[in-house]
Amino acid sequence: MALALPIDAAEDTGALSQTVRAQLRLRELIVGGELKPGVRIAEMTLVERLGASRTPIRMALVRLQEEGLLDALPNGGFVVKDFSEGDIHDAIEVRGTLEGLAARLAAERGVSPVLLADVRDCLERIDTLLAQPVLSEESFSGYVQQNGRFHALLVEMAGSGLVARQIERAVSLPFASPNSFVMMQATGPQARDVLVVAQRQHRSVVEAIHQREGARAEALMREHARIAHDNLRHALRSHQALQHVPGASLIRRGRER
Amino acid sequence: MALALPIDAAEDTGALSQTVRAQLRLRELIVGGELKPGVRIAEMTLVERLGASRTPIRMALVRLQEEGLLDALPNGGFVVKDFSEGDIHDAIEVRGTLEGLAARLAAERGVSPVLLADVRDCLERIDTLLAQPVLSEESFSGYVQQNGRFHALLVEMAGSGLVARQIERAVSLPFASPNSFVMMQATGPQARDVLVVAQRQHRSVVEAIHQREGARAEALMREHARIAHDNLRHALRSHQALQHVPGASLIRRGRER
DNA sequence: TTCGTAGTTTATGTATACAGTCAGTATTCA
DNA sequence: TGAATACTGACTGTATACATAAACTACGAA
Repeated sequence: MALALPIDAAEDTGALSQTVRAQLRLRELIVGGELKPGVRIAEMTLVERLGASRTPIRMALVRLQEEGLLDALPNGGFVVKDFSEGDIHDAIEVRGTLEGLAARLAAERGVSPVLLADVRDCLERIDTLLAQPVLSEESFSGYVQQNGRFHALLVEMAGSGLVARQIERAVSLPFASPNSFVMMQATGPQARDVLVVAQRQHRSVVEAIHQREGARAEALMREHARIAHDNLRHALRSHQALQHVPGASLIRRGRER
Repeated sequence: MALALPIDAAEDTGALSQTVRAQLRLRELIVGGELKPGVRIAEMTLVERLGASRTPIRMALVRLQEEGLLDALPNGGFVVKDFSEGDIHDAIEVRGTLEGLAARLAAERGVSPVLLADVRDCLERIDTLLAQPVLSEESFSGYVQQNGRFHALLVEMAGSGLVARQIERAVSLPFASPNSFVMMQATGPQARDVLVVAQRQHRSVVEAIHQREGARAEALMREHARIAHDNLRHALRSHQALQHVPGASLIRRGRER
């Protein structure tokens, strides 16, 4: 039996290089809201704050800039970006479009039986989790995990490193990831219903891919991503829900644009 | 009187920082084929070759890695990536998909009259260039310029910084850009016909956007990108044509994948 | 009181020094 | 003669020193 070790890489920072450590730590600071949008980030501040020298910190800053979390200032230094509601809307649309492309490619090119079996296993696990009429905290985080697995498998099914890379980039923004607005509604009573609908879409997409129905798979995957739009709107209306969204501090309220 | 100085940034490397200069120079070396795919790039080699110290060169290497031209090796160092025919196919498909998204967003959200006027000016210039039955070298490079302008304007019409950023990334690979396979066929007699077809699609897309026909605009833009597929196939068959494709040395021939 | 200028201070861009590690080669032993 | 181990060399990751440019402040003059 093949045993895959799910190593929790986020915890073990001891073995990593200073650069990677600084990068992870910096992202935490940004997403966690400790570094607020609009204020200039000085390298020297980070040097004492992260305990690394300027070189790896500059490296991390550049990487986070490429990732889209930071903007470079004309005369040196960086600021944390902020994102309007429209920006987040667009980010979700981009993800949906690219995941739609992935689904279409998977359908058109075909998927290996072993991958297909993996996805079906994933779907059945979600079904099992959703079987209960009311979701426990535990089954909810189980959903989040399997949901992430589903989207990862979808990318893999597309069989294109380039598409995978591009999707990775689109998802790197904290609120653009498939799971970003899921945790938010853990408490709501209608939480299960949203997941049931989403799971239905999961099933339909896989079916479409299996039947080699590219256009259908693409359309379904796009629509699937649009669930996040509703969640976004809901989150912006409820301050309490917003607490549970990672990177909520990056969302610019007030005047649009 | 306010005097704007139109500095040609591409030529004047004297005023740029070492980092940017190294980045541009390094990309030239890669796309130009002087640094071949698969061979490890040593920092020290670049230090003497580019005349900058290690720090800005490391910076440039990281940026080009994020750009997708380099792969980081596990134990330090980088290699130039190579791309299979399938990879390039996918890159074109990704660009088409994202440009399709941009066209749809532009149609759905509407475009400012001044932007629309810009695009129409662009279209008319292309029409003028294509009016002659046989294209001169000059009018050909004029087409390349206006074609680039058209695609830039399309992105602008979408009115989304996030979409723009994502498209920018998709296009950063040398053979994924809208103009990459255009220059190639400058010599061919049927070159003009290809451009006429492309221009027809340009017009149709703009019309669809103006009429707020999102789905049509998207489909047209996707199909427009697929012209590059034909060009790619043609280029791979003709060694002579391949000479004119920037970054041709990055294309991996022989066994697929 | 306000504006302008000059000086000082700080932060970034760049260069370089240092240490650790990986690879390659040579030597020795079986 | 072959294999294994040790040594040497080089290159990366990291730290830090230096120079330049920008920003802020203080002082003076209008």
